Amino acid sequence: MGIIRKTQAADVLLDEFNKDSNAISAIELVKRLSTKINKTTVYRLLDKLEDDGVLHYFLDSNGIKWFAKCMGCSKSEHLDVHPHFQCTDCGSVNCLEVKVTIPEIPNRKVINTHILV
Amino acid sequence: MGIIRKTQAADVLLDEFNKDSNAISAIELVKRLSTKINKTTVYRLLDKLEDDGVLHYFLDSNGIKWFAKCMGCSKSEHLDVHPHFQCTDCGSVNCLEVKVTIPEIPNRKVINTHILV
DNA sequence: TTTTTAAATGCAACTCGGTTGCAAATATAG
DNA sequence: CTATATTTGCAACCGAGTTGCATTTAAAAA
Repeated sequence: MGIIRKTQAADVLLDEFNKDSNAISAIELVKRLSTKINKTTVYRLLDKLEDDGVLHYFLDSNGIKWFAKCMGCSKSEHLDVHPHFQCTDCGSVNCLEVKVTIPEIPNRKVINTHILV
Repeated sequence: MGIIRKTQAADVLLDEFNKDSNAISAIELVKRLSTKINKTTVYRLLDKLEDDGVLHYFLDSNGIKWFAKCMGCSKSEHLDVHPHFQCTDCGSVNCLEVKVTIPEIPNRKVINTHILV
C-alpha cells in the first residue's frame, strides 16, 4: 500500500526512529506512542513504511515484530539482508553491519533469509 | 523439566515425528492429534522433549513454532545449529544439512543463532 | 498384587501481539 | 472553499500459546 499523505502520526512515528538508532519492537512503539497514536494506526503505519522501503522488519526469538530503518532499500525491494543481534540480557535488538554468506541449496531458490543471533 | 514417565500420549506424539521426517508445526500437531491428545498436553510434551534434547524448535517467518528431531543433542545442550528452509509455496519447513558460518561480532558473545531461508 | 503419591492430562478460561470493520476525521486535488 | 479519497480511532475480534486446578495414571513402595 505505502504512505500517500504526510500526516502528523507518520511524523511522530518516524521521529522515534530518528532519535533511537536501534531497532524498535512494534509493542514498544505502541506503548511509547500510546498517548499520541492509536495502536491500530501504529501497526498500519509500520506496514506502510515497510512497503515503501523506509523500514524493514524481522521477528525476534519470541516471534514478535521489530522494525528498523532501511539503508538503500526501495519500494520495489528490500536489499539489506543482514543479521540482527538480540541481547540475551536486556532484550534489545540491533542490525549488524556484517555479511553472512548462505550456501547454495540444491533444488531450492532462496528468496529471503532471516538471521538472528 | 523433561519427560519422566513413558506415557501413551508421549508415544503417540513421537510417532508423528517418526513417520514424517520434516519439521512439524505445533499447530499442525495439535490439529492432527486433536482426537487423541489435548492441545495443552501437546504443547507441554513438546516443551519437555525439547528440554530432553529429543526435539529442537524454531520459529518460522510468521513467528509460529516448529519442531523437528534432534541429531546428537543432549539434555544439557542443543548442538545442532543449522538453517531451516521454509517453502514459500507450500509453507513446509525442513532442516538443512549445511553449515553456515556466522562471523565474529565485536564485543558480543553469540549464544544462539536462528537462520531461516 | 495392592496401595501410595507424584507426575501427566484435560478442560476452561485466559493472555497478548496483532488484525478487521466501520464510522468519523483530515489531508490534498480541483 | 469544497469534494473526495486516505487516515485515524474505537471496539471487537483472532489465534497461537499459557495457566490454574481438579482428575487420571504411571510407577515406586509396601
